[in-house]
Amino acid sequence: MSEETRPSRHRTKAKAAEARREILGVAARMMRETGYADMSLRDLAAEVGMKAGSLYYHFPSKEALATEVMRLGVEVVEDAVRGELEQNGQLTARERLVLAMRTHLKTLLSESDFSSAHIRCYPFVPETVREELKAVRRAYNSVWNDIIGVYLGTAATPVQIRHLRYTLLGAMNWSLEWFNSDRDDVDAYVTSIADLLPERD
Amino acid sequence: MSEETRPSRHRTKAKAAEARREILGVAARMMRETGYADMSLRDLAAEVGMKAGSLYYHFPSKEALATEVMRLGVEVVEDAVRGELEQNGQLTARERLVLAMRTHLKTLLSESDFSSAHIRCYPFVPETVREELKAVRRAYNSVWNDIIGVYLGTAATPVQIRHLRYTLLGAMNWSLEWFNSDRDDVDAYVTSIADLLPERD
DNA sequence: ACTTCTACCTAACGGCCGTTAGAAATAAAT
DNA sequence: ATTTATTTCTAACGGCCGTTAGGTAGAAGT
Repeated sequence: MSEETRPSRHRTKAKAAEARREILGVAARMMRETGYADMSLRDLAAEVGMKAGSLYYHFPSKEALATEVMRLGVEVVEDAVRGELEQNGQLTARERLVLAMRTHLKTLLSESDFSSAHIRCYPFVPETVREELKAVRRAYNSVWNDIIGVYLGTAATPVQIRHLRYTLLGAMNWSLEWFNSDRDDVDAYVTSIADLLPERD
Repeated sequence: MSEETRPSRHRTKAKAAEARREILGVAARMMRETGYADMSLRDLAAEVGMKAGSLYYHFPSKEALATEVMRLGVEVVEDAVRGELEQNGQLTARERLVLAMRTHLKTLLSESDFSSAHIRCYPFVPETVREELKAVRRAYNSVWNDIIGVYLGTAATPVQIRHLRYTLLGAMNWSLEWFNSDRDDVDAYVTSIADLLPERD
């Protein structure tokens, strides 16, 4: 093997990429817990073993850091949902909808501070950040519009689809306010929401 | 009429009560829009024509002010819902549930910055504030437990009731994230949620 | 050995924060 | 008119904030 793992000079940013990931992870947790405004770069840096100024080697600003955290928050959920849907193309429209719900909720509640940070912080984050997230948010919304549209059938109006999407995403995302993994069970909650969705032909 | 409207000395706090109400109103709007941490007492005071220090004549701290805003947020919704339910005792259990939803949503979306401030800010407000709000929140939850319990019937388990409460409150409160009064209609959205609730006997 | 690049640190800048003590103004009571 | 109570202002306190400029240790490349 005469080739290195990467063709560029030095050993190329192995350390930086790891530090960047750690910063993002801690930032996601802090944003989720305390919110964007109350997340101090000094506290954040301390938790990853740095000084505040050093964060600027990895991110140009607090806003950019938060934007990346929240962008990853959409990405991880969307990847999970899309992946599950692709692996289960044979399901009925209703089953696909329930599968998407279970995947969305599982990712949100057990896996990722990023998505919960996104959901919780979005209303209070600077408008420039919200602006940069519009595209990814719209993309994820369209995933739901698609499966809900198929579930409701060809006679479904856009406003019907929108309303059901808001209802389901609201019922799921609101779980951030009450879900306690010691007491609650994701599958049980998904089932109880799914019971509200009638079988269709 | 030898008696004044109030028996105490002077004319007793007429001005202070009005100023207090105005402070609370502006604070509610600011909390709803920018969040608790980003609400500056200097900005708040400026909007009511005061200096920051003067607020401390009416409230002992920023936390106490926010607590009162959020407490009123529960009160206004609970009063509205309880009032509508008492005025309509003859309805079926399902109709009562839908009526409660419509009242909750109408109050939340068109009337009150206080309730939306509560819902939006609760996750990020200091723990002492959350502690002081626990009682009123539990009281309002019990309103929903009651009407949902009756709707689901005597065979309903507590966890069933809880899950349906979370689903409905989530579907409603999440509307803060998307509702646009120019485009959306409260009654239409309530109806589309209600369509998910089967008739029961 | 010498240079170059990486990843972090030090130290500070200006700015805004919640809060407080005490003075000043306004209004009411006597 | 004088006193008393109410409401607001002034001015500052200590503290934390995001950000930046310039320095530095050490590894990588030559």
